[in-house]
Amino acid sequence: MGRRNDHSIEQLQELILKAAEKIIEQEGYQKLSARKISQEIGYTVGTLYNVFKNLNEIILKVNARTLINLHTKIKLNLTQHHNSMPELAKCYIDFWKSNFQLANMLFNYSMPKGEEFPPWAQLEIDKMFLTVSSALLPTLKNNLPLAQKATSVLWAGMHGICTLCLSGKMSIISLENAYSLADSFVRGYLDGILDL
Amino acid sequence: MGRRNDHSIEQLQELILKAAEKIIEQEGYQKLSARKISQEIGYTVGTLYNVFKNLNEIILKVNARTLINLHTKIKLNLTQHHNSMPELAKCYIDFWKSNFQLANMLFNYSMPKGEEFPPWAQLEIDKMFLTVSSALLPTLKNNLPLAQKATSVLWAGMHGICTLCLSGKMSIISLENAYSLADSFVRGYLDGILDL
DNA sequence: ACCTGAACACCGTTCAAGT
DNA sequence: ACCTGAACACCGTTCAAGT
Repeated sequence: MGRRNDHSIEQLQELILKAAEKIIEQEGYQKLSARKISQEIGYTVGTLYNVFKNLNEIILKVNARTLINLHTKIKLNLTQHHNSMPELAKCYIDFWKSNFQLANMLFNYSMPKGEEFPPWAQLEIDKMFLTVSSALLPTLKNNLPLAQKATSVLWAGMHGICTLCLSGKMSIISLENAYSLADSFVRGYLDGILDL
Repeated sequence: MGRRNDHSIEQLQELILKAAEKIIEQEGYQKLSARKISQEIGYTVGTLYNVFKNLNEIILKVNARTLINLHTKIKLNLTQHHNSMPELAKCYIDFWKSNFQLANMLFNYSMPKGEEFPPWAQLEIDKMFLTVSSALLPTLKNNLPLAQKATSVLWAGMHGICTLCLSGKMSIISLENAYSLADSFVRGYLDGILDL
């Protein structure tokens, strides 16, 4: 194959991540494979392993990009809607809806047994937590521990609503959609903890 | 191999499901394979396909068992603690903790693309929903639509808390554990929707 | 009738060999 | 230095052949 030296390492990284994202969005991350990526970019499988450690690292890099996209969207929404949590919840659901497969991988992919979750990824999550808890602080009487706990609950709750509703695992008995559940959840919970 | 006719179909089903559960609990459901099951029970891979349609069906059957175990535990807890939702939340977390890999599969396994989620499985979920929403009804002024929406929110929220906390995906900033978050969530939310 | 075991089309990962 | 392609140890699923 006449590909030799056609691309720099940086270009190859970008090609691989773009190809991975394409496959994930089309088929879901369970169907992502090294061979499919290599076929998509016109290199042999071996080449992937010159650029990345393994498939796990590729997935983590894609997750990092998705996370940054989400964070950017969240920050924009907070300034546009004056730190309104019900609005933020809508924004979060919209992100899930328009990036379902990538969001699904971001939150549901789990590390192979031996491997540790990398610190730089944890750091990115923590930054997002800080963004939300800072926005939440004023409405919670500047009670920082409370704001942090509330951020965890809101984060976990929205995660649950999105995964269950958008993958069709919610009960049929409740015909509510994600928006309706999220609104009840965010308003109810924040109202409730202010009273306790 | 001298196994021929050693077991009836029913016995084989049980052997296979037991073996699957053992492997899942030890290695996680991502590591479950038809070949591992067959090795565990002392039959060839082909035999699995005489008893079940495919690996997907085996996973669904295991999930059905886990779901029934959870439902039984929930019903017992509701009668023991007079329909207390904070107590139910604890019970739910305990179930996750003592059956982590099976619970993880029950809630996070997703069907292969073509396949539909089977109606009997949806029915089992609906039964559990009914159990919870019935227990919730009195404290919500017998408002049935509200109880159903609240059940969905509680269900999704507890799912989010358990998956994120128990798989270590929660932010380090918030050092809260699952019990603490769940308590804040359930008390706060139920308090909140009664006021709105 | 029940079970086997080889076959098919896939995996992730490695690494000697080529240019 | 970069890339290949064959190799290794795995997959899920099928099915002709054996008992």
